[in-house]
Amino acid sequence: MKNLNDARLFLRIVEAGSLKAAAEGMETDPATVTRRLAALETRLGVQLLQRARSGSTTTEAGELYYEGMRQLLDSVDGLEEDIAGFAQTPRGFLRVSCPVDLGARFVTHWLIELQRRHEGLEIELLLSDEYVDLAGQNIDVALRIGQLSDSALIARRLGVMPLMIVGAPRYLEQQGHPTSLRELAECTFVLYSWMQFGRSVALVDGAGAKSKLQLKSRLSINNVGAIREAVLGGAGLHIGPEWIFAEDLRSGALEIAAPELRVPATSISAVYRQGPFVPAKTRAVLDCFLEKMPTVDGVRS
Amino acid sequence: MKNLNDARLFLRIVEAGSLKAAAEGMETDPATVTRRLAALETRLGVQLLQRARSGSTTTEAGELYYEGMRQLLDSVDGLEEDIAGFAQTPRGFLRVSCPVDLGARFVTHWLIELQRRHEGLEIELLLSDEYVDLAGQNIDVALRIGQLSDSALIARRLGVMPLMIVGAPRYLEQQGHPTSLRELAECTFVLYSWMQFGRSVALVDGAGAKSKLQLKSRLSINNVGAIREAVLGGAGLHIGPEWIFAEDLRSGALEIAAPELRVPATSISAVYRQGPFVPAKTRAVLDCFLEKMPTVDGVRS
DNA sequence: ATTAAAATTGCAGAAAACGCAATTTAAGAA
DNA sequence: TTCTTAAATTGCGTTTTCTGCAATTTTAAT
Repeated sequence: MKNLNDARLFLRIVEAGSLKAAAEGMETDPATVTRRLAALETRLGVQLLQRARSGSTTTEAGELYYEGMRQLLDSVDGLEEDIAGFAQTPRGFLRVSCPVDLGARFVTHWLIELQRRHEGLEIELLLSDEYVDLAGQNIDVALRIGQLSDSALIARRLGVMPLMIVGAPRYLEQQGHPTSLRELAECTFVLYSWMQFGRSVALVDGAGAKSKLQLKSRLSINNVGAIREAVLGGAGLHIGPEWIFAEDLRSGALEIAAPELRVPATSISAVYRQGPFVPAKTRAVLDCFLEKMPTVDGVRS
Repeated sequence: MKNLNDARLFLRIVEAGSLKAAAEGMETDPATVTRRLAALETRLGVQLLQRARSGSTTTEAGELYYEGMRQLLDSVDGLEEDIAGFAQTPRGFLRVSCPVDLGARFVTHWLIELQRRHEGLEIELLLSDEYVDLAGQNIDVALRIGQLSDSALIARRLGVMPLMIVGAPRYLEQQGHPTSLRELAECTFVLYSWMQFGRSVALVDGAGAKSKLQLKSRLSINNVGAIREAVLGGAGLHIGPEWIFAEDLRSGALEIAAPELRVPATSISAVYRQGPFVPAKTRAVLDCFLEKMPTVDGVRS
């Protein structure tokens, strides 16, 4: 059977100068050295080493074998170190998937920073609100919002995304500034089309009492900018993350509806495929996301 | 421990497309394939293969490892085939040692023919009448005349070299054309300085009776041309191989002394170092010598 | 001839690899 | 969803290989 370890042994013998020296150098028995060298010579059908009293010397074939193998095995070692480096240093291709608007607003900047930190890292960001199959599309890390479907993926919770109910002053006025659950249920909502919180939303009032709001809706859009336009235009209320409407709330273009009723924040997680080894690039992007993820009042969860 | 056979296995898995296919292709158990792949991945600390339902695919690290290893191991195989070829095809350097005059007269031509037959063979012919140490001077084959000193060398008898007693007509006349052992013992001999037949020579008469001739000598030379000059000049008799004096005998410049008394032919052998493997170049030169060696009356020994 | 260092070989114990069988996993179909 | 099926993994006993010690042989130098 082909055993390249014998070739390695041969190199050491040549460099050590004798079988015994090689045996000592690698802390083994001269017997082993003899036998494995003999095995190598038998396999090749050629004598490689001219045994002599003090210091064996290579035959012509042995010299060629030494020169060639020295170079090849050095290359092998180099390659393996390089490959093993994938466990140490983030590099190579990193494919990240992320919901469209979240990506456009935050993740792009995070990845630019990540890339700045790691020279050898190439990144591809795939923005999609569809369900993405990490294995199928060879994606390393995906950001997920809300409840995670139980899968074979490992999830790392990055933080929470506060949600709020907003509407245009015009619409709120028209609806009589709803404050109770019942009044809210009368309103029309513009929904983001990825229905991760379905058609009903759990609400919490100031006292901590929970209630369930059935959403009435006649319009759903899968783009945050368009939703904003719709809400600004008075098409209805919207439940969405704070960061989308922060500016409009400040300017008064939008208002918070029923401030006493709070929508529980949804969580943001990064998921990646499970496996015996986590590539350094994956670890790096997770750490970067965790670091960059905005916190709520300094608290992450 | 580093085992490059696992790398070979990995290549087969990639090429076969799945662990099971690889296992079948190399007639082993999928269990073995799994374990050795896992060992490789553990050693490198990196996942190489993305296991999937039908057909595993390489990870990024796996792809690089595959590409690199494929090339390196192909090179290794090429090198080993090349080295193993030393057992099959004569090539490389061949160092031959030979007595000076024998080499100048015959061996040179034989080696030219040998070189003509084998393209990749480089030859160095070392002419010397000194004792040569094959191992010490890295000589592959040496020609030896006469009795072989018992050594660690393997000898191949190539043939015999007929010897004869010759002298110049002038000298023979002066000595009264010696025919008997006693008369010969009165003569002076010019000796070749490599004394492989010592100072006494066994003679055989026409009836097969053996006798011993003690040589009287006042001149020894280690060059055949010079000896011939000396004998032609009447310095004495000489016991030497036929081929040196054939021309002179034909022309009458020299004559055979005591034709009834014959000197037994000496043998010519090729010797080479013993070892577990005989290189193809050594076999080739031995065969060539055996083929080219002149025979006596068509009989070799 | 003697000696001493290195290499080789015999033998028994140890370690590793293997193959079978059972279990787990994951993809596609009902 | 649940079932089915093929692949991959894991446990375990067996077999093979390999190692290390000790004895023997070899070879060059005294």
